[in-house]
Amino acid sequence: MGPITMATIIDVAKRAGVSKSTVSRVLTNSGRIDADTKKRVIKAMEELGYQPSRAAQTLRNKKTKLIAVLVPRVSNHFFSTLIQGMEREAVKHDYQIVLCNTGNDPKKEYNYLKMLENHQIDGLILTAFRNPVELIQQFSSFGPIILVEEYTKDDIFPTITIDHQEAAYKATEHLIKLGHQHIGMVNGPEESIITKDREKGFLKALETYHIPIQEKWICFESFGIQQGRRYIQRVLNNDFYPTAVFAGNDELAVGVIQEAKQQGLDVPQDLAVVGFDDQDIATIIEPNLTTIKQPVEQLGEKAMLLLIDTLQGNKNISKKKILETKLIIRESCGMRV
Amino acid sequence: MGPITMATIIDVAKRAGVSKSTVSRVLTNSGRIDADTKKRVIKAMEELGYQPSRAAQTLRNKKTKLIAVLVPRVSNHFFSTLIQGMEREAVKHDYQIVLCNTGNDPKKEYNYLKMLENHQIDGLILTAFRNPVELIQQFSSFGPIILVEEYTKDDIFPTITIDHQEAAYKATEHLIKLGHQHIGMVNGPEESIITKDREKGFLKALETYHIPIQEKWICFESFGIQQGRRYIQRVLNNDFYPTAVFAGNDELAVGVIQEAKQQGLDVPQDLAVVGFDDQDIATIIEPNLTTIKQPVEQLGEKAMLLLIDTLQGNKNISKKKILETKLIIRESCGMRV
DNA sequence: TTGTTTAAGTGAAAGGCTTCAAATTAAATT
DNA sequence: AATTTAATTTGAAGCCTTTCACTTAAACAA
Repeated sequence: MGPITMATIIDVAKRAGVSKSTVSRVLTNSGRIDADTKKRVIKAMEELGYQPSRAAQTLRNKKTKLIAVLVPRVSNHFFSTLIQGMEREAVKHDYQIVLCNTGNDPKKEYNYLKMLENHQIDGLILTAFRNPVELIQQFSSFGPIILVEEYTKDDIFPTITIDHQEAAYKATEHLIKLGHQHIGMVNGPEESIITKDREKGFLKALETYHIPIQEKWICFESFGIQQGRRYIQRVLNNDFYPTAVFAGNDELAVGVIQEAKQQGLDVPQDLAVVGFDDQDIATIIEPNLTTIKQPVEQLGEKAMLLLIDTLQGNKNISKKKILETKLIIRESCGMRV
Repeated sequence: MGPITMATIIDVAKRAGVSKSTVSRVLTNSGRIDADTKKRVIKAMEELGYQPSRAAQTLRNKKTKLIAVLVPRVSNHFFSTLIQGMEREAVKHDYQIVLCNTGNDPKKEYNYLKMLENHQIDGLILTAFRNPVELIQQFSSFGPIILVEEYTKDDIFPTITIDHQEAAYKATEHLIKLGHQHIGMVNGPEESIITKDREKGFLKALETYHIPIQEKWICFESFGIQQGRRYIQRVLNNDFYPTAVFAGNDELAVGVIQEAKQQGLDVPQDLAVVGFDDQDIATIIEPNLTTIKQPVEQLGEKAMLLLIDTLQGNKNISKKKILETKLIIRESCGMRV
């Protein structure tokens, strides 16, 4: 049975026999305070179970200790894992995460930019964006905006990402070194810079090894199992089709494998497949998926740390950080582990 | 180039030629206001791009429009889907979600209860709890606490859930009707009331159909693929083992299937498996998993709605809501769709 | 003693909103 | 025209912190 209403700073001040300014100063660790006084104040706080009112602090400081995280789809394994990493880091520094599922709706995104302006959140982490870069940039005067996985030309925002191009190159090269000459790519949505990067890496590998490029086999789709199925259906419809496919993420890859198998092809015998992300499903699909592993939780953690560092004015922080990826070889390309 | 600082209620009042109380009244839609005045005020708001300061409102109203959602593990597909449903409903009513990944740590849970007391959040949704019910209950005087999926004896908290027992009964009955007489169950963690329910349903089905119960085949594990594998390893170690397994969730089921196959058993020929949840992986594992489908997003939505209704004082709300589950028959039990 | 310096602590204002009692204005009634 | 009644509007208080400019007390020097 605690008191029905929370103790305020005044209660603490009275109990400790000091003014509320003094209490505030111990709270914020600012100014000189007599050691004894400090002890007394802290004791009073404990006895009252005092917790400063976040609401009042927010009004005064214009800081909420809230960080918004925007993802296109929470239930997507990649994003939920990212979020998990962010949350872990955030709580370490006494921040909370406000979650937004944008569904790629520019308006929802915009609302959160407005929240930044309105001091409802201290900072923003984007994993994709659907508003013009210039517009988003305008809001960064109200608080830090950080990009994860995605990034922009000229590195306008601080970013944590991977080298998409290099990763795609690795994946494609793997297929080539296994002897494939006919390689297709089913990529993610066209709007995004990272899918373009992955395409670049793919094309670069083909060029490097003098493999002819078949435009027909290169498609943009949104990330999803169904989209992977559709892709391979379409491609198999011609009598000339690839012996290997690089998929923009694991879900696309799973779709490709499932549909290929259904059409009577043997994976990897008739069709080799590489994915991207290394989600759970990579080890559930048969054959197990060879794929690019991204350090997803780490991406989240680093992004959050970067944001918080920025918020706290730490100056020794780099604007862009590239984390390492790794090709995980399993069975979907015809090599046994 | 907007003004560098946000317009306040006073700016609006000046521009509309009224007092700030009047502006406030149109903002909150309270009290009688002359239609013309209202129009003028609204116009002024628009012209200034006015947005009320959440911080000030919070301080004044002791309402943050923030709802905390606690889950053991965000990256788990079940929870992230749940969250997605919640978010959708929350934004409809102008609420935001604050996310907490508890990792089953009672202390993290406790911190959020404290936040409720401190008016940092308006309400709380729990999907599991690790503090004593009595303790949690004490905090409900500070704001609504809602349970999803989980629930408590005597329905202490408003709850959205499914009939776990009935669902487990359905699943088990399905196995029995296919002719199985030797049925095991790998269940979720023992602490939870819902795993006990599922066990009850399982046992009831066995009883009803006069199937002998083999204690050895009934185990509690935490939800995970590895745990499923371990279970079936252990069970297969004896020379007398089940021909069918009911798994507490799809991940356990996938583990069971993978390990069984690896040990040379044919699924469903030698071992039939039913899962629980109907996650993505259910249609990726081979054979595709027969499982109980929970309306996960809906659980999230309804829970959020219940919470918000409570917050807004709507009185015609039921304390407990049971959503329907469905047995999805695929191939892991030996029936072709 | 008087004056100066340093340390410790305080009062008041500001931050932006909502609400209540009181005041003002308009409309209705006698 | 005077009085009631009803419809609008307003000023001020309060929500809880933080911070800045000051005051008080103590220590030291001249």
